[in-house]
Amino acid sequence: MKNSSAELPRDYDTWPPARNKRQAILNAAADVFAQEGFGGASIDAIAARAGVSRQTIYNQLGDKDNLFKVVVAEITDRSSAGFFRVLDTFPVAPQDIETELTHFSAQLLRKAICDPNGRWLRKVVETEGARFPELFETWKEYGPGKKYPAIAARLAQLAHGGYLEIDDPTLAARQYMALLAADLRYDQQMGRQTPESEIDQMAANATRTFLRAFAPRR
Amino acid sequence: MKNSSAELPRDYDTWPPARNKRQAILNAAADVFAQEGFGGASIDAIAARAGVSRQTIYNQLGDKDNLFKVVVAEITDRSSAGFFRVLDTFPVAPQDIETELTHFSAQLLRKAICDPNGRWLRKVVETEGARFPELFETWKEYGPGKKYPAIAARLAQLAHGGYLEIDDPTLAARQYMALLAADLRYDQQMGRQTPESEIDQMAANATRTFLRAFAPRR
DNA sequence: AATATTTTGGACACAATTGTCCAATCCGTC
DNA sequence: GACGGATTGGACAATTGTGTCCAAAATATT
Repeated sequence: MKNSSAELPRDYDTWPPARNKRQAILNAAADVFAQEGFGGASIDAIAARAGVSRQTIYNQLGDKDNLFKVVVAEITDRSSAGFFRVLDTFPVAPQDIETELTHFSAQLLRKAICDPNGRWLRKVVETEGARFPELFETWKEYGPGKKYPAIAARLAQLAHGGYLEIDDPTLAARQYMALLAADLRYDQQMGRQTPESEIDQMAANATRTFLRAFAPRR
Repeated sequence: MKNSSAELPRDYDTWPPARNKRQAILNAAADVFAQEGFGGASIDAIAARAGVSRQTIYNQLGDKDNLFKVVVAEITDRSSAGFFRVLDTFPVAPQDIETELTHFSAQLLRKAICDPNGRWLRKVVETEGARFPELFETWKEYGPGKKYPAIAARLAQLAHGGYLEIDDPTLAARQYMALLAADLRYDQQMGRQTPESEIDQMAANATRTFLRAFAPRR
């Protein structure tokens, strides 16, 4: 762990050849870290998968710890961006709440929950969270720490507009997310790769139950 | 990987000295595997934690692969046994469905979901499932493959008795489990150790929402 | 107390990995 | 085409881990 600086020797965002290699390295590293864990992932394996020499990795990203940190930061950004892009389409004043919330849920599932970035992060956080505490505190802050309150705020808005009946919006947010992930988690536990075509059905299931629980009693 | 037999040189269930050491090894191995993953866990670390010499591990359990398999089998048995012991208390013909189902949910949370065995398994399955496919196929079979149908059957029974209104019992089972784990998962993602004292509240939250969604419309 | 078995700890060969160094080479830029 | 930084691949020391062997010590059985 001799080389541990996070700085780059040059501006790799505007220097074509390096940027591509760098991206290839980060993608390969993400794959191998996810497959093998931090301890099991070897720099050689990453280099081979990236189609790059081992030395290039050390040149551009320093030692293994730093490489890992950069990968986590990268994936965190991507995943967070995807989530909030979808969140902007939340139906705050819906005409038909069931169909609109179902559509939103499907988008959220597709773009933010079972997308590769989110899956990677959840897996790596669970596996290596203890090894890099400071890294995952910032992840928590920007990940669940922002997502759940954001969902809670939208739900509260719906409740305020009379579309829902919610006592505790943050609890409702946790339950909404849990229902969304219910079928997904089951598939995942059973080792099944959820096919794209079933995501709409999953969103419909979750939304229907959620609305049954939180729709205003007439 | 020279030594890979799963047989034991003697009956260790009735051979006192070995049984204790063996158990100490399995417990230590479970800890280290969970912390470090399969690749990162070293036999030396396991031996040190078990208070046992490295050679004893090889004598009793063979190589690392076999040690891992035995640990997984052991924890799987424990976890499964705990689950079905709680399942026997499911309120099939409740007088007050909300309080009885809440109580059952709390028991399930305590004894089968956030107990150390279950947590260990879920983590290890996610991390090393790809490395030992045959091992985790049998886990799937005896774990989620039996638990979800078992829950679904009880829910169907409640529906048949007029206590609930359920179209698809297996879907309801997935959603019930998801709601149960909602708060737990949030805490876990936020790196928070859920205190024992909040489990009752979590069970109440889940049960209340579940019943709101599936109680008969009067 | 004598015997059988297990446990121990140290030594060993072997393989894999990390991180560094360096000369040869590649490849955009000028 | 010449320049300069980036890339490559091979070699290297140091470390770590696996799995084995073995004689001495501890422990259970009889």
